[in-house]
Amino acid sequence: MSKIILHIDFNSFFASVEQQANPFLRGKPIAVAGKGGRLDRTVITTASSEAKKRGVKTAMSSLEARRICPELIIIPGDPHKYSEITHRFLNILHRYADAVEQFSTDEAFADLSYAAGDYFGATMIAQRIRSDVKRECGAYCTASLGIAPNKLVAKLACESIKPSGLTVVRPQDVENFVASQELEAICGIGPRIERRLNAMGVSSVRALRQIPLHDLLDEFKSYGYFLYFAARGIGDDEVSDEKDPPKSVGHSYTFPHDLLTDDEIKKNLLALCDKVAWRMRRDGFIANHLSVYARYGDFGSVGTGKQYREPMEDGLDLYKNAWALLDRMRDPHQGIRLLGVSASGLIHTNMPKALFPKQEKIHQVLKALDKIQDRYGSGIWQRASTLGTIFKERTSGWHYDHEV
DNA sequence: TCTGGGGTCCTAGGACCC
DNA sequence: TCTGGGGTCCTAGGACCC
Repeated sequence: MSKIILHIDFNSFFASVEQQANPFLRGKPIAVAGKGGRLDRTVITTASSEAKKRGVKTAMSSLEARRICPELIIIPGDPHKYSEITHRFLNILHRYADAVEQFSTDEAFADLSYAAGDYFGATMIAQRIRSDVKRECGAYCTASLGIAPNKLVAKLACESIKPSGLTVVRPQDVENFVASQELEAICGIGPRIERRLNAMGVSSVRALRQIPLHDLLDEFKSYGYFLYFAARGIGDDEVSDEKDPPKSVGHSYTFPHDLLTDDEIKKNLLALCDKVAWRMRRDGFIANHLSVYARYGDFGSVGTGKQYREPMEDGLDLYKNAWALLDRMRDPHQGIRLLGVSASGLIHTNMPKALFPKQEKIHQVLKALDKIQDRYGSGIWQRASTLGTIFKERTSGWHYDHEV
């Protein structure tokens, strides 16, 4: 008995939420970008439908976007605002579905097998979901929906009519529907895989179906299985209600200008580590692995990681190790455009106290600072040693009243 | 793809163990 | 000191997603 899976995907999510929140932005070409502030150093995260019509695309540099659409309004992203809407639409799905799985900030899967009974029932539910979304998330937050026997095809269906479509692919239609799709439409076929498929003479899903499994395994190793089944619309239909604990927590930042001195680099690295540590503490994690990444002014990059015996908890712990890693691998003659720090090997800890009694005091101080930060945003306190750092954004942004 | 920021998973190869 | 085979841990790096 095949399942009935729904996929929901919001249209221009970040931009729509901004237009919902601010009537001035409605009907205008707007785009959400990073927080760097300099157009040549940020890219467009999301373009509103008005901006898309003018050619503005995701991942385009903000400078380029402004060039092709001079009246484009570029807004710094505000994750708090978006996750509020995410929360609302997940709640709506939970009302109707047996299980709901969040896929990203603006996408989710829902298992309707039991609740809907059949595809007709599922269509009815999808329409109710859509009207609930309109009412509870706002008229500007519109979504596309897809219904199919598994997640792969449901997502494909969802994407096939944008914006604001509802596409139903019944089990008997799966093969034809999938065969009619572009290779790149399949979630799991990116530019590299597509290029390699092209090199094999494959430029459509239909053509992919003609390739014997052993040829795909030769070229793609075990990923060949995925490609073979995906081309036939066979995919995972488990919608897992349980959210997996995070595997890593990281932050990276592109600086308004390249960092040249050790002093600048250290201060910014510490600020990043504090940010990572703050999230780890908030979610109750310590970490025993750390990765550091640097991108130079010329876009060359280096990265490394290391596992540690002593788990890290404090930003200063992270920083000491991060600096040691960075200092060892970096080319001191190159300016640094981007720094990234990621903690993994996460261990959940319910321990209310620090691991070592000696650290108890500092732990208490950090907890207190975290409380302040939870309330006022991530830029509200700063180590004295990072004063004068370039990287000191405030995650809650410019529009909150309590910002000083 | 003149290239941000948040993640995930997989594989290869070396070190080390029995 | 040489040789096997199996297993695990670790790092590096590539590919994908939004």
